[in-house]
Amino acid sequence: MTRNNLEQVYKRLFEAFGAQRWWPGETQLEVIVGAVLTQNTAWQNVERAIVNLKTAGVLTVQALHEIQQGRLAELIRPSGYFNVKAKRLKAVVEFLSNNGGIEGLETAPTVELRRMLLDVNGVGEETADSILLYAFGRPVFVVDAYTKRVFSRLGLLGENTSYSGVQAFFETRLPANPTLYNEYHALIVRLGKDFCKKTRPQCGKCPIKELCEFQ
DNA sequence: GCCCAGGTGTTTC
DNA sequence: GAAACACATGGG
Repeated sequence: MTRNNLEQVYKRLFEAFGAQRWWPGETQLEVIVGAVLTQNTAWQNVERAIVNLKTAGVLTVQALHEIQQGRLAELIRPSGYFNVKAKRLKAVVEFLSNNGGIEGLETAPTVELRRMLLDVNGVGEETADSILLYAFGRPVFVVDAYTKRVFSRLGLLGENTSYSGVQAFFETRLPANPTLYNEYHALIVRLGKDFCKKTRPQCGKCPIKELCEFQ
């Protein structure tokens, strides 16, 4: 890992895990809803909530706009923070409705769309970037807890690098390719879930040797 | 029973 | 800015 660290890490991850085919979601709206629901929450719990929304037939902008917030909270209960998230989903859906729906936002420049998303209650940097990359296909690198953990343990990032600092680290060293960013982030999450947990059992099977040798 | 999970907003210094 | 706290379910 001397010349281009990021490409080497990517290569190893891809060889170890293969294509992840993210985001797990069939429509743009499902991706957006999932991005809010997965905030500090295990994806398995998000899936239950999304199943509830589909079963209730409310996974459309129109239906989510019309549904009562309390009723929405009950449907997404399995994803945790359900009152907070119901409010956030309402805010996102209102934003979509006010801007010609998802279709109406396709033509917005990435920087402007990001700023608009950040103005929505409950949409922070990671959620905004997840939506930009996975729902709109924009070349934006998504930073999450795993990204910081993995790359700080590799010694490539400082422990307390800011979100924009981490993002810039990747975006200035990789081509602005949505397909690459998509797969890279998904692979980092895969690594984090399986081998690079917060409390870190020594697995010995980590595809990145430097990580398993860490401490 | 305890820690953790694909964060964000608010309050406080 | 940065730290401390609230928000909550389900798995290990």
